[in-house]
Amino acid sequence: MADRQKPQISQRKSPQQARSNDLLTAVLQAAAQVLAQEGAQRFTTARVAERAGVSVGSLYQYFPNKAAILFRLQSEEWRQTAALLSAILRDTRTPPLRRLRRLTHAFVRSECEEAAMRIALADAAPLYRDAPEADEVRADSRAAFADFIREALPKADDALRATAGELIVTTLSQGGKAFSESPRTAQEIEVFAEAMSDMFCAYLRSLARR
Amino acid sequence: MADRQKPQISQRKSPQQARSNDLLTAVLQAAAQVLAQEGAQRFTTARVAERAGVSVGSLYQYFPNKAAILFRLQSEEWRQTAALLSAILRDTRTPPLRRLRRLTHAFVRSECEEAAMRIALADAAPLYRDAPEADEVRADSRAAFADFIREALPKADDALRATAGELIVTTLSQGGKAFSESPRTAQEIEVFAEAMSDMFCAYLRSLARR
Amino acid sequence: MADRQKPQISQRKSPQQARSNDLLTAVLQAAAQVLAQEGAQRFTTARVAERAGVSVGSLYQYFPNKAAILFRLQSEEWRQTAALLSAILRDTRTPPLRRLRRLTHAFVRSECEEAAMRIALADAAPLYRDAPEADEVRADSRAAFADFIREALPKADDALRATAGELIVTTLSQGGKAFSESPRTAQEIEVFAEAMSDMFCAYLRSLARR
Amino acid sequence: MADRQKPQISQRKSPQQARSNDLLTAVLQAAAQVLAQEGAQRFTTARVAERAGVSVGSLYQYFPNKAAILFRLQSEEWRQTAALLSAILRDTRTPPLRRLRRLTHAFVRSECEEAAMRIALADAAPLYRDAPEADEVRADSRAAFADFIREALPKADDALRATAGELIVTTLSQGGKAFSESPRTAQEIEVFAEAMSDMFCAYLRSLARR
DNA sequence: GATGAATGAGGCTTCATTCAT
DNA sequence: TATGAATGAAGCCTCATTCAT
Repeated sequence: MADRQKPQISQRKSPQQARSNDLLTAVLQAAAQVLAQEGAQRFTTARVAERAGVSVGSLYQYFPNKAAILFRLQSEEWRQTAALLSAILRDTRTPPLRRLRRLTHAFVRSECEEAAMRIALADAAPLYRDAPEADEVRADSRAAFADFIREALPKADDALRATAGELIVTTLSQGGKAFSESPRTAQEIEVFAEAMSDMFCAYLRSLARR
Repeated sequence: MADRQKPQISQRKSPQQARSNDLLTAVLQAAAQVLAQEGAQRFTTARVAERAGVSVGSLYQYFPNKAAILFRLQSEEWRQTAALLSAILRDTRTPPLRRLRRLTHAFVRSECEEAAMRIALADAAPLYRDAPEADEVRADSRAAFADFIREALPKADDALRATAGELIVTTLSQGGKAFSESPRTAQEIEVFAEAMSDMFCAYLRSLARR
Repeated sequence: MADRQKPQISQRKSPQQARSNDLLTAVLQAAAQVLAQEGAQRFTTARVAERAGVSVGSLYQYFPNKAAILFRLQSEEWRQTAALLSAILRDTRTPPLRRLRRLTHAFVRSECEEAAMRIALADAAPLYRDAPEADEVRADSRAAFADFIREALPKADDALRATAGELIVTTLSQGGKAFSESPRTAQEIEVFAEAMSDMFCAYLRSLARR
Repeated sequence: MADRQKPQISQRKSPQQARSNDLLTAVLQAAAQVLAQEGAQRFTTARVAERAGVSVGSLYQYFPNKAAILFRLQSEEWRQTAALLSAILRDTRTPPLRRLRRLTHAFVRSECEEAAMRIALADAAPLYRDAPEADEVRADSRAAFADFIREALPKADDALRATAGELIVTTLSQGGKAFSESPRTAQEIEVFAEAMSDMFCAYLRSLARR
């Protein structure tokens, strides 16, 4: 592997004033649009600044470099998804497998929204991927999912739980992403999510039976 | 969505002489090395040519553009994987679920080999992705897998088979890729592949029971 | 005929500040010099930028591509020539044929000035020729000449006027250009322009006599 | 003006064998086609060789460089045109002005044939223009035209004849070329040629009257 | 703070010409 | 003599980032 230097990627300043916050929002919205409409190749600071109605200089006052914008966009996605999933997972009134089913449907549906932007964001991943801050964002989801697995597999040992958890999370996120790369009808989405749910449930039941 | 133009990607000439063949091999090897060692960002025609000990001009005698080199590399991977998987899937002496288990292990192991290059190749996907030739390469694998599913789910209808097939293929390929993005020990690989196999088998058994 | 694509040729931004204006002027001057001294073949963006004491990047902030620089240079020439000719043609106090004589002399003389640059500009014509903006620049001259022909041939019908006008304009511009391709003394210029004037006057008189 | 080195442009060997001659013809035909169909920009030795069904190496055995091919093509055009014009000019049974009229029509018509190739050839002129051999080709036409002018203006002095001759030749060749750059109907061609003839005749008559 | 002009390294690709086979 | 693979200089253009105003 090459010695690619991990980019400094955290924000340069926290938006303390309303105005800064507006600017930051404007930039992020513009970035999302540029990404969705022009693709990762044509995602340039100049284009983002222009679309945001801001100068390049200003842009660099809130983000240390281009990668940081992308990373921030990705974090935002993660945060939204995490919130969505946490809410479902922590709804302990619903039986676990039922929750997993809901989760899967919700996630696949969510991936299929704004697919263009998400695909482009994935294409740009090499630019921001190695940011150490990435893990923090995912920590919350991981915890929620770990809780869920413990509930779904009460008798399994930790190693099995960890493996099953990693497998399901990976399958869900990667499978969902890959699925959403082609344009899909609402029905296709439901069919696919239902099948994935079936697979997860069959798997968890088989583990519970051990 | 941006209107990215599909690159012309087929080869410029087929190597008719031993010398040409050597050169082509040298270029592809160099390309793989550059990709693995420098990453997709730094994969440039100049670097590939230099590493291959060849002039840029020569490089362009065998490939119409940079994307074509990447596409060729990717095709090579697909071909190898396809051969591996076909061999396993078509071994009808082994029971279907046993074969699926073998397949999964073989695939995950294979993904973890040359991971650096494969990751970089995935990063570069935006450059060659839209090549129409891509489908041809995958056609064989698809057929083999369709046969397999028919055998594993003899009573299911075509729609169910199609859905299950898509789901398993997606899970396998995307999950395998994501898993191989971190460096893994042999044992981790076996554990993950075994879990994935369990999931697939549980799923197929549940479908057969319907 | 080949399907050469028409270049995008309009300017990228209009100079809003004095500094920008200076830069634009510097680039255009440099371009004219490079063209005159090095010829169309060696007219490269790098050379223009260097001669202008500017980076290539700056050059591309004012022109979308190389063709646009050439087109701009050509437009400048046209504008100057058009102004010169309009002034002469619209001087209705002078009798038409006398004006045509003046016009011819002025044009031939003007072509012989900066001949090197003009020749090189003509050589580079394939690069900018198909710009749709070109017609606009010439519209004014055409109108002025049409007025003149109407005055010189009051009894002729429109078809004849159109033909005579096209012929004279073509002869003047193409003949002038070809003549100026060799270095000429002031006397040679006068002799040639006088001969051409004689030809035009003889022609118009013969038409008026019909 | 820059010190562009005049290219060595004469042929490398005279085709002494039938085979060589065939090859030379094939190359020239191919060159004409490439020029007409692809334009001057895309006129490359590789393309010419391919179209001629010949290797680049062979091509360089008959022409010292690319410019030589173009020059040869241009010479061929000149030779044909010269033959056409000489035949008309030397037909002393026809009165001079009648001949000039014929000449003009013949020339304009001829320019409008193969216009695509001629335009491209003109575009490529910077590449071969400075060949010293060019004058030789035109010498014959000049002589024929000088004879003609002497006949048409028997009483004029040499200076006037020279000037009138240069003017008419320039007007005819440059005007014809410019006219043929747009696609023209047969009728447009006749109208333009007739107008040009009228102009020449009016001019020569006015000179004779002096 | 904000601006946006300026930078220039670096990317991709072409093509005239040579020369080993 | 014919071939055509190989060369590599040179061209055009982009874009992340800086910094004077």
